[in-house]
Amino acid sequence: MSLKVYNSLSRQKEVFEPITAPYVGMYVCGPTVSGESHLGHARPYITFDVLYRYLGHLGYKVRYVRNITDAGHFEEEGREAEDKISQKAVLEKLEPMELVQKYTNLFHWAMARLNNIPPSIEPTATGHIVEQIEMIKKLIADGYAYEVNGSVYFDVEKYNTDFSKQGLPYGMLSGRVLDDQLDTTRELDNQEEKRNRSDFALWKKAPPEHIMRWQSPWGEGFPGWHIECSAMSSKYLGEVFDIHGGGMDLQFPHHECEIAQSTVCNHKTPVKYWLHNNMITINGRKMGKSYNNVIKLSEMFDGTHPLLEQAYHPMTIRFFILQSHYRGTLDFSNEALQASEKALRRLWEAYEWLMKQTPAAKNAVDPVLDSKVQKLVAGFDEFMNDDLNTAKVLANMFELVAIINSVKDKHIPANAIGESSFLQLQQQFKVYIENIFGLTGERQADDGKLDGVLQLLIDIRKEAKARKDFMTSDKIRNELGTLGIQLKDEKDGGVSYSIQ
RNA sequence: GGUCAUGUGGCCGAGUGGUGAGGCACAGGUCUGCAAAACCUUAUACGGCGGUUCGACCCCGUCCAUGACCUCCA
Repeated sequence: MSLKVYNSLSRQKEVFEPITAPYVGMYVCGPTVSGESHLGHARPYITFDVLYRYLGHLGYKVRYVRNITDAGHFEEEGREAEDKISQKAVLEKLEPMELVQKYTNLFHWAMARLNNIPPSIEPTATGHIVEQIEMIKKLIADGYAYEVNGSVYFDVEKYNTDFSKQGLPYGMLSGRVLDDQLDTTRELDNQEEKRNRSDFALWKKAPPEHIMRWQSPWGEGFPGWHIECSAMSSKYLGEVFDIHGGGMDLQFPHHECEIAQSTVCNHKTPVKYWLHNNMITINGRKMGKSYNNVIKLSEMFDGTHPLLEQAYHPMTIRFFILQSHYRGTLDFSNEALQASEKALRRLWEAYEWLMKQTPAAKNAVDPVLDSKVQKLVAGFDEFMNDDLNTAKVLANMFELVAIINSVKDKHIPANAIGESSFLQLQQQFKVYIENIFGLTGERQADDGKLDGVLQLLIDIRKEAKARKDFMTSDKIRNELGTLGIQLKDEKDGGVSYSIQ
């Protein structure tokens, strides 16, 4: 049984075979740190974090590279010759790098709360100006780029003509035909600098007011939109690497341009498997700056957004995303998030209980149930291998949760399940929930004082109940409930609690 | 306009040519001093219309609807 992933390039699921096993190179388009990350951004980083974890689980040695785009790009080509970052910097009276630092820090904070493992290398665009210039020089030398007035453009027409012969036409990833594109590109200012409308900027001359600028063979300027990813991915992962991930909205033109640049420089297509996650929608519409419908991650975490009925724990968001397949759209709503919150709690509580148990019998008393458990557990790997179907893995987990809770409540005798199945269940739950899905307990670890206080209240309530003083016992239960602490009377007479 | 997706029950969301994944909500039940939690059970479904097939939610055609990309965008 081997891992299969959907390759956007071939438009089908393919068996994943690293170029140089056991090493795997994975590049994921990172954030542009000119603003705060929103819910939509969480999806690729969680999706590819799970892939990263899973590849590690399978024994691969993965180098995970995710860039930080801190050299600004145009708001809109030609319309306003100002860098996103510099423009906002003026508004906020900040140094560009101060702004970049601020949003980079915020990004890292959000990633940590979502329990995403930091990438192996997190290169910045500003830290790789030299590499980008070198790459542009090579593109010019090879005849696929040209300079006009201090700016450099990529000659898409020539590229397409030459490389189509090798079966590498421009548009191969997104399924576009260049000839169809020409008519549909909008009329823009500054177009006269380009030979063709589909050409894209590699280097842009910096107008006087532009704060971020670097020396180059073509004068002072800053890198174009797509070159950083090509320069940095080839630097750290080689000319051809295994996986390139990112959001579907980057497929065209960003990833298409990356392919073109790298193909010219290295004479081969740079990526073996292109993986794209779909969008998070809100009322059926993509969450994005242009639609003015974004909910920032910090707002999600503390509930401060008009659309939010409450705060959502980062783990709820992670779980919410894992409940769908990464290639489908996922629609946000309070109802959906609240469902995820409850589901995650149920899963986690069953998991915590499970991990405290030991096998009750060497051989299963109920072979039918025992084999059902085995089958459900075996499904974890099977579904993950099928293009990371985390939704199906979770479905199996919930079927197991029902069994686990039944054992807990003694509806099912503990010895129904044999030792090997039981240990397998425990191990795989742990591996999947914690190591692969990266879920953590919602309850923040404290120094035990809160637990001590609660145990005291639980004892007092127990005593009250024993003497049928339900006024007192209910008061404790209800007041704690108001505080968001729920007491649960267990079948065995014990009492547990969960904190909302 | 071009290209490509999607349309599943109250909500979110998997999936397969042959008695309805899963989660949340809802209803009934068990348990409980009463609740909650947990467990059990039931219910509601595959955009419309054709076609292929013994049989289609799953294949084909068509229509409708929605969305994404074509411009910075996860």
